[in-house]
Parts: sequence; C-alpha cells; structure tokens
Amino acid sequence: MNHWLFKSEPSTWSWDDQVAKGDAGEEWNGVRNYQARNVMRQMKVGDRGFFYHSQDQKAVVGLVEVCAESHPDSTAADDKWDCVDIRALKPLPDPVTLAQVKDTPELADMALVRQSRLSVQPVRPEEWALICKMGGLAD
DNA sequence: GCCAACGTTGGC
DNA sequence: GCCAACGTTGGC
Repeated sequence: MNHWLFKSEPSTWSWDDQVAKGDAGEEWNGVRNYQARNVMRQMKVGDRGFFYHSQDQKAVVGLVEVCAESHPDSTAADDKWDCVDIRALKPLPDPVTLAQVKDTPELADMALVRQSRLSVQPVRPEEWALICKMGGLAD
C-alpha cells in the first residue's frame, strides 16, 4: 500500500466537509497542476493518505482512504485533468503541525517541507508511521 | 500584507 | 526554445 498527502485550504474544503461525505467519499477535484495530477494517477483503491490543512492551521488533521482510482475531474472543462475519490477514515487525536514536522529531522525531506506548493504529494512509509505516532495513533 | 517559490504564458 | 512577465500558492 502506498501513502499520500492531500492539502486543502479549510475555507474551501475542510476535514469536516470531508467527514460529512461519509463512506461514499468525494472527488478530490479542482487540481490544475500536472505534478499533482500525476501523483493522483499513481493511486490505488485502498491507499491511505493524510489530510492536511494549509493556511491558518497548517497541520495534518486526519487520515483518508482512496475509494476510487483516477478518473476525469467532473469540474474540468477539458479532459486533461483527473482526480481520485477519497473518504475520511479518522481524525488524528493530536494534529501534527508543520512546525513539528520541520522540527523533526526524520521528516525534513518530506515534500510538505521541500515543495510546499504541491497540493498532492507522496509520503514515504517511515514518514507515514512517524506522523501517525506523533498524531496519537498506534498504527 | 508581504515575499519566496514556482508554474504558466506569450513574445521573440 | 528561451526568457521575461505575470499569476498563484502558502508560509511567515
């Protein structure tokens, strides 16, 4: 299983919005960046991801699961843009902030730090495990 | 509100 | 194909 990170501005689409969609999940649409699109094209059903709030909160706040593989983005005018569907799994008991990530040497190479503008990113297995632990989840 | 990083566009 | 101009994102 691979791991990912989905970044969103809470004022546009928040963790609460995602939770409200329940197990049916929702399209992660609106991405208009080739690199982020290409990351989504690699995703498989059942892969897990972090849900990250940018702007005010700047923290990983929950876990999501990919529930539909890459397909055309229903909000795109042309056929260049694809997206996956994700559903909320559970919140992190203790959201892991960007400051904490930056203060952790093992996480210094994360795309979240290195490439702050990329909205959909891959996460390494060891990064996944560590952030889950820091967030208060056994596994 | 500012600025750095970076992606896109358009002129040449 | 290069590069300057410009727009957007996101952290501070």
